[in-house]
Amino acid sequence: MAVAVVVVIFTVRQDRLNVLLIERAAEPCKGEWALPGGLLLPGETLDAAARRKLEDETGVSDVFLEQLYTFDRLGEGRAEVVVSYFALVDIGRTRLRSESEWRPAWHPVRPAPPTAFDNGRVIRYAEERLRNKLEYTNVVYSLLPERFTLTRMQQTYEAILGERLDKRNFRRRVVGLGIVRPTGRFEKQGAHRPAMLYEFTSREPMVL
Amino acid sequence: MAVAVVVVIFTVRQDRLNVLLIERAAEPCKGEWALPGGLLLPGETLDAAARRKLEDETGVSDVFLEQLYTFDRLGEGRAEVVVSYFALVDIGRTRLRSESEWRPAWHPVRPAPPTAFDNGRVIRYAEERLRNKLEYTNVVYSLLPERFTLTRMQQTYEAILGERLDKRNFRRRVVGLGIVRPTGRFEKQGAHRPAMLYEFTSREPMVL
DNA sequence: ACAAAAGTGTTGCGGGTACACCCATGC
DNA sequence: GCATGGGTGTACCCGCAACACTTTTGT
Repeated sequence: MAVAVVVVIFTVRQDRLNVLLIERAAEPCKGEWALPGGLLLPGETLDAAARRKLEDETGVSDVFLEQLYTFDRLGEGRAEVVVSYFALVDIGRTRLRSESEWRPAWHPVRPAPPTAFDNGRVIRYAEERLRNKLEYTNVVYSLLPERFTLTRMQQTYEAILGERLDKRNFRRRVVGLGIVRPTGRFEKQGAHRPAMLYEFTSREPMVL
Repeated sequence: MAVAVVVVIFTVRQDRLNVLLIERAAEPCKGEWALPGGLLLPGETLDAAARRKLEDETGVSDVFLEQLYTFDRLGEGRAEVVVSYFALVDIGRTRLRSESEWRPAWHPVRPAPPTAFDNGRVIRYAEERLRNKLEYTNVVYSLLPERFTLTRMQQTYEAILGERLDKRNFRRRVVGLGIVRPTGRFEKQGAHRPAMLYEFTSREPMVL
């Protein structure tokens, strides 16, 4: 009974939620897009295997990463049990190994890209969990740089939720409830008007 | 790499949240209390294995049962990966096989009973999930008989949440929002005053 | 008659949503 | 001077929490 992990790595790029897929270099399903994943190394824990996969593909490791669900009979894969994880990364910190043989690349989640095995199911599940977590945690910290404008933070929310939010209500929520605080510094480059930069009061996952 | 399932089976008994434990008949940890579980049968899915374990121990199968979390390195068990599930049963419908060699029995969750492997961790996690689910789903349907008094339903909530609730606010919530409806029948036996019997508008898991 | 549990309404507060205008800067 | 995006305050609504007394029945 073989156990594998797969990681759903999300980022927000150009106001769209994106997921990292690789092009399979080996059979089965050679040439098709799939989630990064694989079997555990000898003695490796599930969390460690997920972190390793994440770092292999993106170069980052200090981000939000959480176990999602355990599937069996996922497509025609070799593993009989697949433990899925999901991660959130700031695209500005990632360095994809695009020259590697499996060509990792970002794909917009909508419309859903064609994927091998039953990876679409895993992605949909992860997306739903992400939307829920947005509402009652600070996980979005993991999708943004250390300092950011509130507009950018709002765009991140809008990209994930798929709906527009009211600027003033959004500000009140996130600053009023102490999720982020102003740094006193301003964004200068190319902005029509300098915008206040904010930071999270905590860069650890927490429930609000 | 062996995969096992374990099932955290909860019920409410005498105003206390209880969990079903078995006494291990074989090494390792012979004689200690542990969650029911075991390896998958050949070709069996995870969900099917969990349902089978649940039915073996309690005799019921049409109840709330959901995957919880996947652990590795749980205690000194044989399996390297343990997929946990949790279930909610009405104690009135269960028939424990108490004469079997592993003597299944109900144990109050607080104070936490001593358990083999790291089963205490699994139970705590399941309890937390249950408390959360109570607030935004109708899962409690699975802990009650078909018809019940609102007082009994409220006691079930109080047993799980560990705090007392206001009678009038509770009624408004559950009847006002259409989670349960009055049947028109009354509880007659031994009651100080006949009480209206209610039923769930749906006996399927749903988010409110 | 008394103990035990069922049943029933109102008020206040807080969080969430809807909504429109002015200002500073870059071009 | 104009287009772009940043920043700000108020009013309403609804869900939630707090709160006390009367009624029926069994003993």
